[in-house]
Amino acid sequence: MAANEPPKPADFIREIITEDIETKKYESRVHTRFPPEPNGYLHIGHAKSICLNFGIARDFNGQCNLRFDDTNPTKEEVEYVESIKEDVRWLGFDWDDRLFYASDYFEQLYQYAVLLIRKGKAYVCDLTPDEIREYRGTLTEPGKNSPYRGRSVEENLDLLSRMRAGEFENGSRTLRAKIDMSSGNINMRDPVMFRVLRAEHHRTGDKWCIYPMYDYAHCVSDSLEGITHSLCTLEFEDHRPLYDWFLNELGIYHPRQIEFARLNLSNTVLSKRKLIQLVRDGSVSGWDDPRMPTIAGIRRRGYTPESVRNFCDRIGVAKRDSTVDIALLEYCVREDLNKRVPRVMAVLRPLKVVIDNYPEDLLEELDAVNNPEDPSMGTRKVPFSRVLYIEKDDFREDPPKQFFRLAPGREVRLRYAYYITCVGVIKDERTAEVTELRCTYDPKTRGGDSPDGRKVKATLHWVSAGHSREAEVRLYDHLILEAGPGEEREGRDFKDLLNPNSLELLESCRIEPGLGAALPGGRYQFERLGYFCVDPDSTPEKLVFNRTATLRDTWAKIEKGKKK
RNA sequence: UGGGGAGUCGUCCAAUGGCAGGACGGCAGACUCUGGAUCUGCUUAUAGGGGUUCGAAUCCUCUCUCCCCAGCCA
Repeated sequence: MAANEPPKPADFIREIITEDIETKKYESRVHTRFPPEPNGYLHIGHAKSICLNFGIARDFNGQCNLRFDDTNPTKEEVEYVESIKEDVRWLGFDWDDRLFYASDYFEQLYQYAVLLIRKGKAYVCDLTPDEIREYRGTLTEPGKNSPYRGRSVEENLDLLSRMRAGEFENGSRTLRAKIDMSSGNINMRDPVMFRVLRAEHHRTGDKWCIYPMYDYAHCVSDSLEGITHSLCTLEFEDHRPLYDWFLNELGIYHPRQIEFARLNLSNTVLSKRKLIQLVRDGSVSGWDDPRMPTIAGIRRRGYTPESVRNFCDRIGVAKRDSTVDIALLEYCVREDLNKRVPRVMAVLRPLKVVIDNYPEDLLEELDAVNNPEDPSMGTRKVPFSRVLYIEKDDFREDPPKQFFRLAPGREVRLRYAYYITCVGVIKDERTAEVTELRCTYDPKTRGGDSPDGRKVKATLHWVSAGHSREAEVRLYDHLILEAGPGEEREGRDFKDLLNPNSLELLESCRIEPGLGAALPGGRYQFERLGYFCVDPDSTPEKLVFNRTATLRDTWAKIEKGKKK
């Protein structure tokens, strides 16, 4: 598409923006912002918002700011600020020099508050938090006016400056907008603008004793930055009248707030409260545990930024509550990795195989294709010898009907190597566990093709016992067992739904020798198993891999279906 | 029961008065030196009732269901 061609609207927000451009609203500018509160790590739900905001700026030749909504120092930390910046960058977006903080605007917010007091539109209220709640009324009953609502402009001004100066205790006084205590919209019942809060702010230190509330700070921040379209999630729909009220009363530049549905993902929790709980109680190893739906977790899990962006494009943007099947996310990462990562052979649960008729001291280097999807990735040599490992799952002494793999008397192909036939099974005398297989190979099938054209029904991956290296592999599964978003039914905590088998540790896996040089972050397909990446815990002495995603597994599906 | 929203395949998103379509999932098949990938086919939806119209997912109307709001959180 040509750069100047207007993009076709792909969702209702882009439709609105397209129309605003046509009608020359905001001088046809497009300026969005991504406004996280630095009180936790970003997750896949934020990725949706990031892709939306930065994506719209890109599509319409506009700009997108990164703005930290840091108005509550009791919950916010620099650690979160840094992680958020890293995650947005990793996703592939750039805010150039437009990094802002709501705390940049504290002084301006204060001055605007003074203006509202002068207009008789704000007042200092001495009600306690409990009293404010009582006066607010309920969903069905109107509230009543605060007894302090009628204070003079002078008294309000004096009190506000003394709030700022730190003369009053936390929670003792607030500055409130004077709107309508009987409004059906509870947000309009004289909402708090500033609260007394003596807390160390990660950027402004102890300079302020009062901090602005979201509703007041957000619209003014948007206005100050010249935002045109302020995109937020559905729960802020009720707040839009207040957003508009502040800006109208202040008489300043007025962006438009548009709400869209937040992302819900099956088998996942996406609430900051729950995620922080998992981190704090040790249910996961940290914010970047590969099972976490955080950007940091997804990254460590081996997802690519491209696959996450693609996912965000595919799920669309709309106003109805929805829960996306996590299978779509998994599809996106497989699709991407399939095309780009090298294949390699690794045996997760090794079963020893001795090729009886293969010479003791022979070592062959066989050619293996690095990526059948991309010939330009070339080939490599893998060593073959008399003693090998194959996957335990690839052998059944008593094979069920649809099991095509190795069994006594059966011939299969070892990928890129030879046809082998199982001629003996050695078991542990006490446990009856199969510990070793004796096989013969057909020398004429070198490379994996038989000159006589006979077929085998299975191709197995393998490694040479003497040449392979040991590795630790971490297998991950969904953190949450249930698909639905409303995990909390009567009397149940979401933690009851945690999958007890979300992590399986395999410490004695065998990988082909070429993988010895794998560096953290490196991604591979272990043939027939899935996509794996090297974990940061990995060292040259001890390689550690994370399973990013399994391959689609028809056999597993058949087996699972049978059990039912 | 106040205010604000939303109802389309199992799931997500389209269709903006004119043949309800795509993706994921599922099922079947083709192909395959990965039971992978790829390809093909199938599957299934307009919450309900009235109305307007030649024609309604779309407009009107009544009903039903679901979500959000009573923080000095965002």
